[in-house]
Amino acid sequence: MSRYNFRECEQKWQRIWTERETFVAREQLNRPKYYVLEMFPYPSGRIHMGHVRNYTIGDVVARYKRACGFNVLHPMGWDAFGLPAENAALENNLHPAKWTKDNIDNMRDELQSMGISYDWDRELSTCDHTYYRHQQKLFLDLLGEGLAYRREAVVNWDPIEQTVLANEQVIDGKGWRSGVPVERRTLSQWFLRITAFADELLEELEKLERWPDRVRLMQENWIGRSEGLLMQFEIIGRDDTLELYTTRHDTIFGASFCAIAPEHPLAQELATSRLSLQEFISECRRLGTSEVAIETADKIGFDTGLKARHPFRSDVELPIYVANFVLMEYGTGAIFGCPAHDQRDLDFANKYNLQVLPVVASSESTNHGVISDEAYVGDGILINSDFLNGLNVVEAKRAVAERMTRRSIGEKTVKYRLRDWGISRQRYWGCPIPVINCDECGIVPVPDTELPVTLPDDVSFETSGNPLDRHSTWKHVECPSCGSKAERETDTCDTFVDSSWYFARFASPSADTPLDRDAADYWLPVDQYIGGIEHAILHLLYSRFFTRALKTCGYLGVDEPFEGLLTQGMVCHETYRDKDQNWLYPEQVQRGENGKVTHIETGEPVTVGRSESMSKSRRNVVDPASIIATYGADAARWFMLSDSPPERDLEWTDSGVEGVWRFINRLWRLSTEPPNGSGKSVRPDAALNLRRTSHRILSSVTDDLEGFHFNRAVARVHELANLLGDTPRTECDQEVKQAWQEALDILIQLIGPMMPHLGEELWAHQGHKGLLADEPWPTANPDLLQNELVTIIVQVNGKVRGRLQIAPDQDDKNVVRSALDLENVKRAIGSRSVNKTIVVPNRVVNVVV
RNA sequence: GCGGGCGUGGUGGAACUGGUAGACACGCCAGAUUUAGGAUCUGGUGACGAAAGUCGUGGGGGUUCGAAUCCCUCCGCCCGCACCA
Repeated sequence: MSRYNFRECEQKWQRIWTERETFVAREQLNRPKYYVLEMFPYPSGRIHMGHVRNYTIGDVVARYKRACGFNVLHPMGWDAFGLPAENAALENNLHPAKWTKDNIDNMRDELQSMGISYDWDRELSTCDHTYYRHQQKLFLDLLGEGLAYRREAVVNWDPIEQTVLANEQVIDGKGWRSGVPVERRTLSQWFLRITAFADELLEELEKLERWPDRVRLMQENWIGRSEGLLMQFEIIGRDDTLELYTTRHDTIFGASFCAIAPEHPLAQELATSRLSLQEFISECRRLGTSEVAIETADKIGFDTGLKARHPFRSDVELPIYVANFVLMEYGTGAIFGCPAHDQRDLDFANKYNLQVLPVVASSESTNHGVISDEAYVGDGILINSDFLNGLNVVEAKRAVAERMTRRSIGEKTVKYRLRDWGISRQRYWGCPIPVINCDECGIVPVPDTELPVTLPDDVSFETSGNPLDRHSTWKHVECPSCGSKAERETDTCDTFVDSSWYFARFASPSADTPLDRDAADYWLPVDQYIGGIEHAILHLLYSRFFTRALKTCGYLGVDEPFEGLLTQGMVCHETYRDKDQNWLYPEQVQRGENGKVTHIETGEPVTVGRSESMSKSRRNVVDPASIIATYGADAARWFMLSDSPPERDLEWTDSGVEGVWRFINRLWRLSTEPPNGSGKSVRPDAALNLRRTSHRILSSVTDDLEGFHFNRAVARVHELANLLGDTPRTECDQEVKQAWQEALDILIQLIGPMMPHLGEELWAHQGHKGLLADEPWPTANPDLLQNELVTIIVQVNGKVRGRLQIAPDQDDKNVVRSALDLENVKRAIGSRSVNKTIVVPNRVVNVVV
C-alpha cells in the first residue's frame, strides 16, 4: 500500500507554479477581475495558526474564482513598520531594518511552503522607501487638501522613556516598561481629518452588503452620531458664556450643576491664578488619556466658585465644576449635570451634595420619579419643568430647542464620537512625516523632488526618546522655502497609515506615482477581504477614510475599498497546566490509554483546561511549520477548512489533523489503486448512481464555495470519496468504469482550491496534461441533478410514520393515496378518521386525524 | 449598563425560505487482516426499550397540521462598546 509523498510533491508543484508564472496577475481589460486580499501580516518572524487559517481561506477563494474564469489578483506583503522592531533592536542589539528583513525572509519561506497562489511579483513592504516615499507624497497631498493638519493634543507621556505611549502601553496608569506614572502632556501632533467624512462613513455602511452586520454595527457605534443642542449659559459676573452640548435638553429643569473638562480653556484660565486647581488638573492628567482609565476612576470635581445662570429660571445659579469625567474631545468639553437622569451626574451629585430633582417620570412608576442611587434614563412625562410639564421626552426636547433657538442661546447640532486620527508617533521605525519646521515660514512641505525622506541608518536605541530627534545631522536642514536653518519633523506615522492604502498599491506596486490610475480603476475595489475581527473598527475605518481621501486627491475612483469582508474566527486549542499551575505546551503532555493526561517528563498529572484562542502566554500553541513538516501543507489547509465555519472559532486537535492525513492517503489510493471489486456486488444502477451523486456534490460544493461554507464543502467531498471507495471500478463494466473516472476527476477538481498540491498530483496521475490550476471549474449536468425518485415523508399528526419513494411532482391526490396505503400509516391512524391532509410537494405528507 | 451573537450526541459541527434532527468528521465499541501497529478494511454508535415505540436541539410557555428554525420569558456562555453629556 503506497503513501502519498507530500514532501516531494508539494515542493515540485510549488516550483512548477512559479516557473510557469501561474499566479502572476496582469491587467486584462476584456476579462472580469476579482481581487482577493488577506490582511497582510506584521513580520514577527514566524507564521502562526491564525495566519494559516486566514491565508488558506483566501487561497481557496482565489483559486476557485480563478477557475471560474476571473482574472484574479491575489497579492501579499508586509506591514513592516512598528514598535516590536525597535524593542527587538534594543534587546538583541540588532538594527530594526535588519531584524525586519530577516523576519520577512523567514516568513516568506514559511508562507511559500503553504502553496498559496500569491503573485509574489507584487510583494511590497511598508518599511521599504519604495513604498513609503509614496505615502509621504500622499501625506503632502492630504496636507494640501486640508485633510492633514497639526494641533496641540494631549498624549500619554512616559517621563523616564521620554516618549509618547499608546493607550495599550499604559497599564494601571503606568508605563509598561518604565513602571512610572504616565503623564498627560500636551504636544504638537499631526492629525488626519477623518471627521470630515464622518457622515459619509456612517451613511455608506448600509451599502456594504457583503460585510458582517456586527462589523457594520461596531463602526456605527464607533462613529457615534448624536443629535443634540449646543447651548450658551451666562456665567455670572463674566462677559463670556459657557458653551455646552447636551442630548438631554429635555432635562434642563433638573440641572443642578455644570462641569467642564480639565483641559477646558476656562479651567486653564482659572488655574493660572489658583494653585489648588492646577493640582487638581494635574491629578486628572495622571489618569492617562485612555477612556478606560478615566472610566474606572472615581468621579471627582473641583468647584471653581463660578456660577452659570439657568437659561429658563433666572433665579437659579448652577455651580461650575471642573470634573474628571468630562472629556474635552467630545462636544464642547462642558456639560450641565442633571443627576436624576444620568448615572454619572447622579454619582457626582451624591458625592458633592447637589440637588437631585426628578423631571421625567416613568409612566409605570408609582413613586413620582423619586431618585436614590439609580438615575432614570427612560422615556416618560415631564414634571417639575415649567412649560415642559406633561410633555414626553421627545416633545420636551423639541420645545426646549425651539425656545433656545429663538433666544439665540441654543442651536440644534449633530456631534460625533469619532475624533480626528492622531498619526504622530515619536518613534524611529515608521514613515517619516515629510515636513520641515522653519521658524520663519512655519510648516513647509518637503518638495516632491526631495522625496523620499528616508530614515537614517546610524541610530542608537541606547538612550530613551526618539532617535530621530537626537540624531546629529538628519534633522538639520535648510528651509526649502527661505533657505534659513530649519528642522525636519521627527515624528513618524502611525502604522495604521501604512495599512490604509496598501491594498490600492498592490494594483500597481512598482508605479512611480503612489497609484497608477488605470491599474487602480481596473483592480479596485477589493472584491473579497479576509482577516481577523480584531480589525473590525480601526484598520477598516481608516482604510475607508483613506480611500475617500485618495479619491478627493484624484488617485482613484471608488469610495469603498472592500466590497466583501469575511472576518474569520480564531484558532483555539486546549490548555494544560501542571500541578503548580504553570502553563504547558501541547508537546509537553501526553494522553494515556485511560484518557488521563500527564506531563511527559515528570509523569505527573496535568489539568486540562477549556479550549482557548492560541496564545504564547497560555502556551497552547501549535507551530504551523512543524505541522507542515509532519503532514504537509495540504493537511494543514484541509484541517483549517473542515468542521468549523470560517467566521467561528476553530479548535485545533492532534486527532483531527491525523484524520486529515488518513483522508489524504485515502484519496491517494483512490487514484493510484482504485477498488477492483473483488468480493463485492455491484449495484445494477452503480454507474448512474455515481454520476448523479458526483454531479449533485459538484453542484453543492460549488454553492458552498460561493458562500464560503468551506466546512460543508469538505463534508461533501468526504461523501464523494466514500462513495468512490464503496463502488468497485470493475474493468468489465465500461459504463461503471467511465462514471467512476468522471467522478474521480470531479473529486480532484473539487479539492483543487483546498488541497492544491494533492490536486495537481492526482490530476497528473490521471493522465491529464495541463495543470489543475489552469483547469476551468466544472459544471454539473442539470439532467443528472433531477432525481428519478424523491423520498416523501409521511407523517400522522406531525410524527413520521413512513416514507414513500415515488417519481417527483406527482399529483397531490396520488401522493396522499399512496401515503394512506402504507401499513405503518394505517396502523398509526387506527380507527380514527382523517380530518385533513397537508402536502408539501416532493417533501412531506401530513395526515391529521 | 447598552448593543450583538450563541446554546444541537462523548467532541467539532450539518439541517437553504418552518417540512426525515444529528450529514460529514473526530472519538469510542466490536470484528477482520497483520509479527505488530498509531496502517487498512467491515459493522455499530443521541437516550430509554427485547421490540413496537417513546423521549430528544439550554429551561419553561406560545403560534402552527408540523418548530433546532418564528414569538414571549428565564438561565448560561461569548464578543463589542461605554463616564460620549
